[in-house]
Amino acid sequence: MVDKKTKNWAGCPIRFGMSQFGDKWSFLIIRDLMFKGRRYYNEFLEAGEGISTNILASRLADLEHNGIISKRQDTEKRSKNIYRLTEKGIELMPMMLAMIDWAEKYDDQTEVPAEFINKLRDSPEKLRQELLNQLED
Amino acid sequence: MVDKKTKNWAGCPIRFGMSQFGDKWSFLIIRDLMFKGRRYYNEFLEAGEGISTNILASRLADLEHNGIISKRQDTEKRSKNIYRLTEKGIELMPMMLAMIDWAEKYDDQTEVPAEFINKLRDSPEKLRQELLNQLED
DNA sequence: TAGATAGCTTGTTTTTTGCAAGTTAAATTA
DNA sequence: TAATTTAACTTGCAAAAAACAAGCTATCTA
Repeated sequence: MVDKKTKNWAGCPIRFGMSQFGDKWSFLIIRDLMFKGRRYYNEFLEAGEGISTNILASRLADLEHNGIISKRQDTEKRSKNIYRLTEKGIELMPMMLAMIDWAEKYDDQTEVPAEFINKLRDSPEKLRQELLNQLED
Repeated sequence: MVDKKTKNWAGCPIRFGMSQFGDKWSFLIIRDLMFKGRRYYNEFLEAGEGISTNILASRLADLEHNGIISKRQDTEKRSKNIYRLTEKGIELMPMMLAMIDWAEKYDDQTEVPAEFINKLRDSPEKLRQELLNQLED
């Protein structure tokens, strides 16, 4: 949870962002949804980052409450819930891509594929469109 | 502190970002340095966000350790330390601007001046250059 | 119909944060 | 030059949050 008690986190855009998705687990969940095609509770859990079940549940609830992700029962298997980015969540993509661009420069262990980073720098609009297509139902 | 024990936060760019500057106080310090012209411990403290002295000291040390900010004794008043963004820190600007752009859309209490947001959307390169000039010594 | 799967919830321990007070070095004032 | 103030922390302690382990409930599968 990102801090509900502190007064007035709105106003300043950075403060507002922090109150909406500003902790490491939320970022990783958004990453999973945006770039990794993960959509189920179990997929987030097993992503190998080591998030606890209670924290995952809490972050999913927060992100849903903030309108960044949506939760729906899977129509085929009704014991599963599908999480996806809302429009509001999808619009975080430029920020996420800027972070990826930065990290690729400074993390000498980066695993970002060269193809991805080249596309990001040479034709970002094309990359964005491809990623958006993958997010469609 | 963003989590030192967990193994291998490098590799994934989002995870790497989180390990380098991924908590709300770090974001706010970077905001202060990047956009608000704040450079002294006391200015961060009195920014009105309510950060504790020990947390501020800890975050400044972390950011310095990660090469995102630098710390120097003020030459005029040697009891003061000047903090500034390094090149690595300055290069977080696209990410920060993307976050501002997003927050302006979704925070109905946004305080981002219309002039700023218009420039960000119409001539981002010009805005970036102006902001960079302000960061120069 | 007896597991197994999926998505949580509930304790309990450990870690981090927030708050108040104290410390140290440099600068200013008396 | 002694006394006070400023600036930047550090320390100790209580409170909050996170991590860990276990348990629970509703599907679904064999």
